[in-house]
Amino acid sequence: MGLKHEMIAQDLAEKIKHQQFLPGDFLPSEKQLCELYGTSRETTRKALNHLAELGLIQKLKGKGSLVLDIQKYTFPISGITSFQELNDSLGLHAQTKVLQQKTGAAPKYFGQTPIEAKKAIFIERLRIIDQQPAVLDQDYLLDPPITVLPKDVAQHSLYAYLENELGLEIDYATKEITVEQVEPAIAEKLALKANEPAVVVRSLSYLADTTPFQLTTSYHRPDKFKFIDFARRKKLNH
Amino acid sequence: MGLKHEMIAQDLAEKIKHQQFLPGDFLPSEKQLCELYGTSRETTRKALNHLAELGLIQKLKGKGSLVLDIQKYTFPISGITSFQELNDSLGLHAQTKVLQQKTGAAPKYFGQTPIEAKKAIFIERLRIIDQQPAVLDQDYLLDPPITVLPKDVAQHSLYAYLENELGLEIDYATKEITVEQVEPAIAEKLALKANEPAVVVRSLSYLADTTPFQLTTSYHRPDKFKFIDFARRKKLNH
DNA sequence: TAGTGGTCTAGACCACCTC
DNA sequence: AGGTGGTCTAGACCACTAT
Repeated sequence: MGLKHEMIAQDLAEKIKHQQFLPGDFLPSEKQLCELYGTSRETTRKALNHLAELGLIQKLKGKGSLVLDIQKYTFPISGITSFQELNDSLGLHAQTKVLQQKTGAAPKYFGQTPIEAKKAIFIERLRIIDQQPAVLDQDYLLDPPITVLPKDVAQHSLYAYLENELGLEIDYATKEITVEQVEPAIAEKLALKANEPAVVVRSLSYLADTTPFQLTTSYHRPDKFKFIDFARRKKLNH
Repeated sequence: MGLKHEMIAQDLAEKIKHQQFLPGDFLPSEKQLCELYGTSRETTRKALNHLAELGLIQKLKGKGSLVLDIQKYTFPISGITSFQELNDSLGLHAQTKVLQQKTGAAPKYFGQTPIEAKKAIFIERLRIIDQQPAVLDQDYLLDPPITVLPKDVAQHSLYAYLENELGLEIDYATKEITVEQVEPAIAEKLALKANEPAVVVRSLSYLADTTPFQLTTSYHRPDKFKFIDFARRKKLNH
């Protein structure tokens, strides 16, 4: 299943990451890229628009596609990204300690959203960076659609297992970030000082068919927390 | 300048917001929408894809475009949105108190990014919600491209002025969220308790021609801070 | 089988930038 | 004037979902 516009986007992204196109350079023109890849203009443009959304390039009318300089900080952080992916791409050499994995009842609500699945697999994982606890992740993997989870998956990449082994199409998530006092058990696991709050990220993730499949609460040590985002202005006013 | 795909997107977004299409409904098929708006398929699809990016609909192969239920929480918050826009669309009836407005030197760096503009207009604004200080915004509006700022603009909507009066095209931003101890002067303005940290959002915003124009540091009271995001999974792996 | 969305094409016209 | 990206069209073929 090789979509042309995705292959072009990946190829150009590779070349940008590997410095074959430097920040400040212009990519070849759309016409040239069409000839290079043997594709029509709309297909080539779809690839370029994808790169623009990610913040890798900026398209300038009448001039060309300019390579931006922000990927090093921004690249994989916004959007839906797993801890493992982040760890890999930022070279954090972090460590994951699985504290619990068990099956049980699913939460009935996530904020105001009612959850239909009755069962769930609960995982609790502590992320350790530089010998210091940094993040405590509590995940409910909803059943359906996830019925079993091999023991070692939680230790490594959950998303790789869901996408590659189970063939699930992870598509979108709603996320909420707040700062809160947390219960003593959690504070202890994160080695928080007395009354020190944690950054709490709650997210509900969906498959392409709109089934919710994962409900996550991440507790971050405030001194280790950093959220980086690249955002384009989305106007939809009237 | 009425782009067809934008007009279709706005029209459909209106109808979703005004409950003419309910969550769980399918929009008319692409073919029907083409006939309805008198446009080609690709143009209609561009509008639908825009709505999908915003999280208003989810496209399902072989079925149709499903109206999602998340806009009420998520709608205008992620991306680049001004406080005034948020205030309006969430009905926060917040209050803005302009503490300072003066011209001076621009900061030389924003994180690792060097700033070329030498001059800047500095604005300090306190956002008050329910009689309580909630956010302290410090903005540097870079000169160039912004040379003057009428007195009352800071009190109302800066973005409306930049986009509508100056005709600037606000396009993208990099944003960084951390939790930090802040200097006493700032802690006092936010009425923070002793040693209570603030949520600090630093952002650098750019025009469509890649000129940086605004450098903002927002200090949030942690108990008032909430960041809501709708994110689609962006894969660009190899 | 009929309807749906997903991808792709080969053209057209326009607005913008540069020379 | 010539090159660039932005928009739009009218088709085509495919894969998926229903019945």
